[in-house]
Amino acid sequence: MRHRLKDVAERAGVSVKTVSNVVNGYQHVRADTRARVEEAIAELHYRPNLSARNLRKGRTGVIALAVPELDIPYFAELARHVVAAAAEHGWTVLIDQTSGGPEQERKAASGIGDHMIDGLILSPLALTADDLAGLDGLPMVLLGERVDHGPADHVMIDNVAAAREITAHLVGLGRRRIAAIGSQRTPEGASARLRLEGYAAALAEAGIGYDDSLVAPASAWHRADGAAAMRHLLTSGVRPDAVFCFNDTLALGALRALHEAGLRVPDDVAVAGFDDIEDGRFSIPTLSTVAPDKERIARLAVELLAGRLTADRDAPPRELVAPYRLSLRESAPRP
Amino acid sequence: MRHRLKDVAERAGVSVKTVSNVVNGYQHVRADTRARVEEAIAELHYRPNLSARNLRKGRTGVIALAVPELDIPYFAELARHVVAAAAEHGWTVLIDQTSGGPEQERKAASGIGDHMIDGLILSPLALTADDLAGLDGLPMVLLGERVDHGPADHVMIDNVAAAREITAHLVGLGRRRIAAIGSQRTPEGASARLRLEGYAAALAEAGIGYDDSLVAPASAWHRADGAAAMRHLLTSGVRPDAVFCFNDTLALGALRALHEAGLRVPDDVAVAGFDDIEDGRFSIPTLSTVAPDKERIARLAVELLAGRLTADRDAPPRELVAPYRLSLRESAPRP
DNA sequence: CCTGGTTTCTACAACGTTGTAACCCGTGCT
DNA sequence: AGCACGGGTTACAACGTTGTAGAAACCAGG
Repeated sequence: MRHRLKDVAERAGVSVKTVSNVVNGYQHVRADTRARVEEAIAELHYRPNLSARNLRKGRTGVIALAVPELDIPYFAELARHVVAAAAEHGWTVLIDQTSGGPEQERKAASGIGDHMIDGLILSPLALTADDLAGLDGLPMVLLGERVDHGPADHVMIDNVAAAREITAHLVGLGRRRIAAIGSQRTPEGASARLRLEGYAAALAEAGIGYDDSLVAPASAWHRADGAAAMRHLLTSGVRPDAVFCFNDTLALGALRALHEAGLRVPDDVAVAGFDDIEDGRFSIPTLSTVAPDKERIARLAVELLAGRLTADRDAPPRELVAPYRLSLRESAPRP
Repeated sequence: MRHRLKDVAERAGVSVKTVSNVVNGYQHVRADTRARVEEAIAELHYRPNLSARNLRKGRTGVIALAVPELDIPYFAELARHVVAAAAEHGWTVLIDQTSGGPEQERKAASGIGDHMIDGLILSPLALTADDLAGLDGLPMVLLGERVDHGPADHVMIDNVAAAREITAHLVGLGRRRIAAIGSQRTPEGASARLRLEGYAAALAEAGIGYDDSLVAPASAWHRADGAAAMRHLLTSGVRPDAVFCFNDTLALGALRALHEAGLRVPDDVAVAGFDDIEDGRFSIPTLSTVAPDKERIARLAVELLAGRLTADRDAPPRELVAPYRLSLRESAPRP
C-alpha cells in the first residue's frame, strides 16, 4: 500500500534516481519524462519516506520548540507564532513540554528525538547557561530572560525596562503603596529578578522607598499562585493601592482575590500584569499589561535558527531584543 | 563529534551488532562484554540515530496530535494530558496546529512528516468522516464529537446529555428565558448541533418553549465571539435570565459583555459554559460548566492508538465515551 | 563526419541501524 | 570420541533515499 521510489520508477519506466530528481525538482529532466514520472507518482500516491531522506541528507525538516507548560497561555500563544513562522521556512515544529524540570530541559536540549530534529528553540526555566554549554552541538535558540550571556543565540525583551515602565505607569496614577507579586529567590527566577529590578528602579525614580513587605513571592506563576499571594498581601495588613504582577496569570489570580476581598479594581487597587495574554482582554476588569511582541519574538527565533542551520554554524552567539509596548486597560487605565 | 555504532564497536573491540544488541537490551550478551560496551557508549556519548533506526524498523516512536488551535485553552490542556499519557508509552508527541482548515487537517491526517509518525490523534473541525475514509492507513484516533460513525477509532463525551444536564441545572435555578450561544449551521458544527440538541431537550422536558430568538450563532468559539453574541442578545431585546454557552471561552466573552451592560451574574443572568478550562476557575464570577474528563480522554485516545499500533491494525473502529461532570460555580451556583 | 560541450539519464555506493543466518566454542550426553 | 545443544558473537544484507561519477544521447560548429 505504501510505495517507494522503486515502484514509481518501474511504473514510469525510468531509473530510481530520475524519479528522485523529479521529486526534488532537479532541472535537467526532459519534459515528457517528468510528466510520465509525475503521473506515476500521482497514481501510486507516492510520498517520500522522510526517515530515509533524513538518513541520507542529515536533515529532517523538523525543529523542536520546548516550553515549560503548554497550558500557560503565554507559551501557547508563542507556540502558535513559532509554528507559523517555521512553516514559512518549510519546517514542521515538534512541540515539547519540559514542565520546567532541569532533567526534561536537558533532555530536550540534547536532542529530543536524537537526530530527529535539526534545531531547537528552548524556553528554559531551570537550565543555566553553564548547563547548556556542556551540551553537544544541536543548533539552539533560547527564548526568555536568562541573564547570563550563554553559548547559544538568544531572543528576549528588555525585562528591566518593561517592568520599570509599567511600574512607573502605576506611579503616574498616583499610587504610592505599590506591591509586587511573583518574586523568586531560586536561580531559575531570572525573569523574576529582572522584573523586580525594574519595579525597584521605578520606585526609586519616583522617590518611593522600597518596602520588602509589599513584595510577595510566588513559586509558580499560575492563577492560583497569584490569588494566594494577593490574599497574603491583603491579610498581612500592608494595604497596597496597586499591584504589579510579574505575569498575567498571576494578575488574573490577584484580580480574583481582590474581588473576593470586596476591593474594587482599579479604584481601591490598580493591577498590572506582564505578557498580554488573550484572557486579559476579556477579564473583569480588563488587564493592563506589558505586551511583548510575540509574533516578532517567534519570527526572530526561527530566523536565528535558520541562520545557524544554513550558514555559519560556529558564528558567535547573537542576542536579539524584541520590542514590547504597554497595553493599558481597565485594571490600571491611562490617567 | 557525533558517533555511530561503529565507533563504539571499535572502541569496545566488538562487532557493530553486539553494540546494537546492548543498546536494545538483548538478553544474551556476556556481562563483561556488556560492561565494556556500555563504557564505550558513555565515553563517546553515543546516541542512536532515530532516523536510521526508523528506516530499519518502520517505527518512529513519535505520534502526532493535531488540534485546531493551540491557544484555545481547551486544546492546550488536552495537549498536556496527551503528552503525559504518551510519555508512559515511551512516545514523543508532535503537536500540529491545523487552524481548523480542511486542507491542513487533511495534510495532518495523511501523514504530517510522512513516515515520521507512527500514528495520529486528530481533533477534527472541518473534515468529515467521508474525507477521512479516503485517506491511506495511518493509524488514527479521532477526538471530539463528529456525529457520524467514521472509519477510525473515536473518543468523545456524550454532548447531548451533558448539554441537557447543564441546561436543566439552569432551569432548576428557576430560569425560564434561557439563551444559547454558539450555534452553527455549517456541516463542521457537529458539536454545536449536539449541544443545541441537548439544550432543546432540557427545555422541552421542563415544558419551556424553544425560542429561536434566544439562540445566538457564533462562527468561531473565541471570547470575542461570545461577547459579540451576548451583546447582540442584549440589544435585540429578548432579555434572557440565563445563558448556556457552548464552550467556556464563549462564556467568558459573555460574562464580559454582561458586565459591560451593567447586568449582574448570576442575579440578573446566570451563565454556564462547557469545557472546564482553567480560566473559568478564576474568572469573576467563576464559571459553571460541563467538565469533560480531559485526562481520561487523552489516556483513552493514546491507548486506542497503542492498540492500533501493536495489535490488530484492521480491527473494526471503536468508539469510547469518556465521562464528564458538572462543575457548578458562581455564575450559576447550586440552588 | 568528427569534435567538444551540454543535456538527460543511470548504476552504484553510502547514510546508521537491525533482522537473519551462521559461526565458534564450551557443556553434557551417549 | 562423537554429537547435539545453545549461549555468545559476528558478517551480511536490507530499509528508502540521494550524491557522485559517468554513460548515452543530443546539439552546434568546423
